Amino acid sequence: MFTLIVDVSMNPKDINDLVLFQIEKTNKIAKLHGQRALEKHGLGITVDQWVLLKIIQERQPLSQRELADFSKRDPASITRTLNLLDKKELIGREPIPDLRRQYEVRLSKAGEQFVKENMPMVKQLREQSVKGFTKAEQEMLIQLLVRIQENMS
Amino acid sequence: MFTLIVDVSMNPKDINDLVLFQIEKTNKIAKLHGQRALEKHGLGITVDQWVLLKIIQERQPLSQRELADFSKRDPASITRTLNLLDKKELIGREPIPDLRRQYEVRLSKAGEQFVKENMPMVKQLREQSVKGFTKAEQEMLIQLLVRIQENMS
DNA sequence: ATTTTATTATTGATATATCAATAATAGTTC
DNA sequence: GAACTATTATTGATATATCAATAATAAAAT
Repeated sequence: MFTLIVDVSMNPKDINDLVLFQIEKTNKIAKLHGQRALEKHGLGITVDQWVLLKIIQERQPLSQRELADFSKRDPASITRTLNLLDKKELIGREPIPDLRRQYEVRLSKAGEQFVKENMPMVKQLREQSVKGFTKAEQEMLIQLLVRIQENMS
Repeated sequence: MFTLIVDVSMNPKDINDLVLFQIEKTNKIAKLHGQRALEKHGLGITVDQWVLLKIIQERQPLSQRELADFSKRDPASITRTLNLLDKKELIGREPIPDLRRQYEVRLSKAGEQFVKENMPMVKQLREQSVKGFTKAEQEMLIQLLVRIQENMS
């Protein structure tokens, strides 16, 4: 009788076994898939732009700083994306009377309409992403992700 | 006695409750944290560049096409990142005798040395990301992610 | 064997990402 | 209240991302 001892705690030989690699891979696949859907339905915006619109819809009015913190994006990047959404007249930036350093960002009428109109299709996309998941599995996944976020903060 | 009926299957009011949003957020936090660490240790490359080096190390020699497929990145993006790694003399592209359409990508001597030298620090980063996770939790997380990938493919 | 189709790598255009620097403004401190 | 410090939004520089178009080459079809 022989016993073969294998140390399974060693470095994975395959980068595929790494949590962070799979997170990035999943993110890429999902984003690409989402982008395809937006194009197919002729929304004329990117996934990142949609996410920003949705955050604004849920939390307006808010400053660009808040938008950056909430979405974990760089303020510089927010500025540029808002410029694009502004050009498409989906959002507006209004000056705040006693706080001239920042703006109140809001959806325009057209922006509200746009989000409402396209929400069902986006909802369907989301549902497809977790097809076959139980409610418990979805919650578990989010919890595990949040724990990683905490570990890296 | 009253019974309050709440439909919890409705649209989440908060984008934070969405799996895809948390995946993206986790990815951003992890990438930023990793980038900070690379800078702190003076590696002089980005996280994406490191990931590419690591894939090459594990699977060399391989073509740019394979690199793109494996990392889920666009071939155009691979070309540009390899150009940077080439300039730093960490990788090389050798012509293949009977297949003049593609190259064999490999680490250079310096590239091998570079990866070996910095692996411990990167390994520590990875471990930090899943600190407090059981082995089962890590595997569960990866499985859930892979299922999302399949749903979106 | 020649034509047609497909694949690989590259480049240009544009969106996004980060960092660093700047301008305007707000808050703090003395 | 004047000087110093911190915050917000912006811009420039560079890395990365995608798509579309191209050139070179390989594979398939006739």
